[in-house]
Amino acid sequence: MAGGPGLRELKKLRTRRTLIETAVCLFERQGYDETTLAEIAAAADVSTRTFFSYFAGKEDVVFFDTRARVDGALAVMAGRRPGEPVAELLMRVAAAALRFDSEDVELARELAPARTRLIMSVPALRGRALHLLFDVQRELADALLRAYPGELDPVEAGAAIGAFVGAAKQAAMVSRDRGDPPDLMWAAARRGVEIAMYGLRSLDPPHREEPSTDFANNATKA
Amino acid sequence: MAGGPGLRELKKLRTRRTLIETAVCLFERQGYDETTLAEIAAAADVSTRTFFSYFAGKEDVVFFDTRARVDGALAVMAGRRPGEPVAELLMRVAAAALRFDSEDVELARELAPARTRLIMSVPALRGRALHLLFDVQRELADALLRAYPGELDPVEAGAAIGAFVGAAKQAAMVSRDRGDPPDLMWAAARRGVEIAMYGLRSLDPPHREEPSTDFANNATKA
DNA sequence: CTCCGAAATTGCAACGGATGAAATTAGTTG
DNA sequence: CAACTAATTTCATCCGTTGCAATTTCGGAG
Repeated sequence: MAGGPGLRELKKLRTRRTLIETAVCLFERQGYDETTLAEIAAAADVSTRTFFSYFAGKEDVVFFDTRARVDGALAVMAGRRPGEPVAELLMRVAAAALRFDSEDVELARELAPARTRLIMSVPALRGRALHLLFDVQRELADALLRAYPGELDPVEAGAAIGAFVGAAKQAAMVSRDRGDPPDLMWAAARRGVEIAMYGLRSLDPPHREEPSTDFANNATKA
Repeated sequence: MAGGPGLRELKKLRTRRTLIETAVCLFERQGYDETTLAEIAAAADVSTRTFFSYFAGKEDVVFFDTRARVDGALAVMAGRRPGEPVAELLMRVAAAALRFDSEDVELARELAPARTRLIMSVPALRGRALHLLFDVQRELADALLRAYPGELDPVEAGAAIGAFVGAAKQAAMVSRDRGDPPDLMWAAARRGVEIAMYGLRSLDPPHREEPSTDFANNATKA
């Protein structure tokens, strides 16, 4: 034993990738709703039933590397540096989640644009994404709490994660809705994070204090 | 004409309510997945097909008054008082959405506890709720932008809504997950809003400035 | 009251996604 | 090669959802 990965697992890995690739490709070409599982399975040379031994449902094939990405983010959270402020740690976590490289790197990079388009435009996939993000936020809140033992209240940890993620997500969404290119979307997300950091108060004209932009700049090169 | 609502519409309203009531009741009694549309329809004395002329799908019957609530919140947003800070307006909007009374008041009050339990525990319903909330946030961001013409950037408006809603939602969720009763959940949501107002910075020990709690108190009696 | 047109309801058929169980195939091990 | 195990397939079935045609029900005009 221990000779190698074994033909069995290699084959499984191969069909898994084929399944992902053909599925996303078909979704992109002829639409999500217009693509049946039978088609995908046929194109990947497996039976329809087999699809469900690789993915829990039609939607899940699009989120093939989500679990790994989240685990990466959680690991960063666990490695909080002593004395590090909540805000900084969260920025490092966000950066890690974005730059993440799993075992499916090539696949992820290859399908990234199509995947984004699909998630944004197909209601079912958007719904699934929101649901996943929701669960992730719970995990992140838990991890944040563990990263600051005794220093943070559970409710505060949850609120922090909620404000952080919520602001970034919604800001990016607004940007996307008005047709901004990807780099402007990232800028919007950073602005969202900034607002979460300094609070909604900072938006009110009476005491509109211009926050230092150091933070946003640091974030990009982190 | 103009004599009354007409028998036709009365009947429609009646079956609509029956449908909602029996559906939620059955979901609660025997579980969401274990309840078929055929059962619901039979219990409400209509054909299965008719269900779909009242609701778009099985999940939607649970969110029967969402649209009305959202419209109420948007109306409050449109009635921004001159000079009113963003933070205050958002608090008024939140209060309005919660205290909202539609034409289905009785129904809503009667089913409120069951509905909350269902949405929290059934994945399909939780997903639908998140999706609805997402769409609502877009509308709120739009409305907020219109309420402060020329004073607010679209991205900032989105971020504000995202941080506000995200913090409140997640804080309440944490509270719920540890078994808090409803009144403590509301307190958690208020704490979440507070954190969104004053920013995540306020959580960091170095310069942990205790924010005045006036705002949270004002919110409850607004 | 009667009849007509519109609107709501129904029954029917079909499709796609999802699941369970038994049968079959293919890889691994001795 | 032979037995053992895991993966795949086949088959049957359930449920949500949709389109379409037939039918019932209500409202109003004469």
